[in-house]
Amino acid sequence: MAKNTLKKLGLKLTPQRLAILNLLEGNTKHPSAEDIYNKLKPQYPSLSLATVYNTLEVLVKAGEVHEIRIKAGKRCFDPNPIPHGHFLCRICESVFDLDIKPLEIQTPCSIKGYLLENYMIYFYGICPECQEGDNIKDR
Amino acid sequence: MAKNTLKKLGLKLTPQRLAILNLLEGNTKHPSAEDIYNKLKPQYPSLSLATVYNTLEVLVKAGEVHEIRIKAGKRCFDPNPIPHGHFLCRICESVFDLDIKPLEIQTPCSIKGYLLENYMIYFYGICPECQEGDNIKDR
DNA sequence: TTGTTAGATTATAATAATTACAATCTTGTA
DNA sequence: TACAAGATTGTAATTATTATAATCTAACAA
Ligand SMILES: [Mn+2]
Ligand SMILES: [Mn+2]
Ligand SMILES: [Zn+2]
Ligand SMILES: [Zn+2]
Repeated sequence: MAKNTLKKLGLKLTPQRLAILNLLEGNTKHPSAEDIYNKLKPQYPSLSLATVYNTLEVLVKAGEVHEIRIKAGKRCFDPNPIPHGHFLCRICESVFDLDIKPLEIQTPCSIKGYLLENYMIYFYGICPECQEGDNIKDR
Repeated sequence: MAKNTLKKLGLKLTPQRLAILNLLEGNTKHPSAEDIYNKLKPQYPSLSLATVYNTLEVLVKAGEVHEIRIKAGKRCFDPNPIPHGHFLCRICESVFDLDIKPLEIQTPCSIKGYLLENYMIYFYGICPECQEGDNIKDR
């Protein structure tokens, strides 16, 4: 629940933060900062894109939200704390969850002197919907 | 050899492209477009950053170079065609190769209807050098 | 060689995502 | 209710990247 998340992190309870957290809760769409802004703007006309970025930054730093870097130049955000893979469709550009068995690696751990704190697996290809009909394109 | 790569791809042999390819050959530093530009500018004063981007684009499209999206907002490039993992140190921000046994997945393949053409694994943490002394910082 | 031309390079402008800033506002607490 | 720390906002600045149009040159044939 959004309210508890903010309290746990020692953050002030503001309507903007609650709205952002509520929008993210259970959301598997992997929205960008601008997606979130556009979704909330109608209900919160005073909302600023800067606030969306600020809020996402504290949530990511706190580990409440993960930053997905699957597409160039644009981050997207994921509230799902359970480790899972991500898939970017090169046709529709959507990002999907892909429940691939995670690596046999547990984090944190140390491999060849590198301290691994986290990892991400990104897959690229074509999603089921975009494979229908004549959508399939050569690379 | 850079010359052969260009011929194979049906591209004109220009000093700029040869310089970029030579700089990349065997390079494990994962340079950004700007890194490449800055490295070559002294020897090729007329070189334009646009040319670096253009060249990288054709090389990536041809599969000769891989685009690494391990850090937000800035791509870096890798001429190594052998699948391998990448590690970003959160202290020095360097990207290292990490020879982790790849997934049991072979690409292309299809999982749950998703056509997987490619995948990347990114690790985050602290590199060996940055773990020395008092460099270790809490997250 | 030389001429031709498709394609490459360049400088620069434009765009897109993100961050910085400073003024104003609000939450949490006394 | 009054205050102060922190949050929000609008806007400017920054950064990475892409687009554009003029100029240049590698490749090829005469
Ligand atoms: Mn996800
Ligand atoms: Mn590499
Ligand atoms: Zn798709
Ligand atoms: Zn380091």
